[in-house]
Amino acid sequence: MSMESGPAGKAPARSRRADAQRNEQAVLTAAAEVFVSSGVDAPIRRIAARAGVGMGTVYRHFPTRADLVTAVYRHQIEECAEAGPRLLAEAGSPFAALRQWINLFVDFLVTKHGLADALQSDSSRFAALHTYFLDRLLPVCTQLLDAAVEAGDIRPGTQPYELMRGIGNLCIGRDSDPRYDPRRLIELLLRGLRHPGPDTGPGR
Amino acid sequence: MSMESGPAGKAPARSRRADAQRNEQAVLTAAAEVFVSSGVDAPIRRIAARAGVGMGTVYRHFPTRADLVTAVYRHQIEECAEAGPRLLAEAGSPFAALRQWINLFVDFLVTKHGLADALQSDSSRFAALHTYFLDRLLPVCTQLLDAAVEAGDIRPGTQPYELMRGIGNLCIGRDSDPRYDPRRLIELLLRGLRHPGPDTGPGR
DNA sequence: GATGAAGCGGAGCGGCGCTCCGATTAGTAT
DNA sequence: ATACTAATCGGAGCGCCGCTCCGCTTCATC
Repeated sequence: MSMESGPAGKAPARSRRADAQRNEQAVLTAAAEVFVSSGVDAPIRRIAARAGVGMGTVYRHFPTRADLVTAVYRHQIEECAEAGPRLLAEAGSPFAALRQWINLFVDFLVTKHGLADALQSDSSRFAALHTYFLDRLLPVCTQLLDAAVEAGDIRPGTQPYELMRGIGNLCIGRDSDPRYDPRRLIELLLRGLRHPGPDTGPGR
Repeated sequence: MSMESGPAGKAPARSRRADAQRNEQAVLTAAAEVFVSSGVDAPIRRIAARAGVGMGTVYRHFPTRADLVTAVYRHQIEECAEAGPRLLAEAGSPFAALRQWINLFVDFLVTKHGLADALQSDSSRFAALHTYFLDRLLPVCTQLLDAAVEAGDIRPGTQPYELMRGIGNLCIGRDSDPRYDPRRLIELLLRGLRHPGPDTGPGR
């Protein structure tokens, strides 16, 4: 027993009791595993069982399912958010940065079973998840979009929120259907965003 | 009373008993009403109650939820399918026809609560619905797309299935969010589809 | 050790999809 | 009109789920 409990320790130790912290971690680990195998819609009972705790414990640490999902993927969302400014500095053009960032975002969504579905579907149960994604990523997307507009790469008028939501929507239900690859459609969207000159051309 | 039961009658009378036909109609009507107010995910119990029949009756006439949804919207799907060739003949260009057809499709999806969600979301429960839409509308979309490619309006290489699915996805979750209008994104997609010339331009 | 509270766990409630089978007809033959 | 039979009906029942609530356990402290 070293002095892990002391307030002078380096860890903030926001939680008080040791078993509570252990359990929270166990739930997080179990949830990550279950999400991979059964999607983010997996029954809470199953996650609790896998973590070796009761359902009450899961609900205490993560009152809503969105809280659990958020906690599991927080690192990756954070990475994605931080990649925005970096890409803007590194990439050859704001448009290239936007495209690469969107690719990152899509890769993230596509590799998590049902994450995109959960993000958009019914507004009630996952509202907090939706909110968290938006809080963290919408400013990044806005920055990239504005930069691309200012550079003349794309035409103005596109709402960042609408774009992000559209991208999220396009990533829905990709599982196990080789005929559907959201990336191709998103590439098409980006083409539509580009500035072709003063005029759209005759649409009819 | 009269000889409506005779097999020599003109009506094919595919169903045998009169009450069965009445009940089927009652369920259809009730389902249409409930879908409007509560979306296509509404509990079967509620639909049965509204129709004044037992759940068994609903399930007998429409074994899966998809069958019920399909039956309710069959007319409109049919109309949409028939509009394809007509637009191709009437519109100024194949591309214009494609755009107008897509607008029809989007209007249809957007005005039914949760229809787009059901179409795409989890593959299991609504598989038959997905299939029906595809059987009926994919050939139409393919025809329009091919015509537009042949006319040089759009670039080749786009898969009709992917396009339809993308459009369906973009229509998901539009309910009560004024910030999101799938039509704007679909317009962007169409722009991306257009033939700008030999080259995409340097997007990197 | 004693003690108080923080934390735990699962029984229980309401809701849902779907099935199954005894009760109820509609239609027919007499 | 009556009897008969098979088609049809209806809802009780089962399993699964989300979520809550509260008596019991265990940790941290004194």
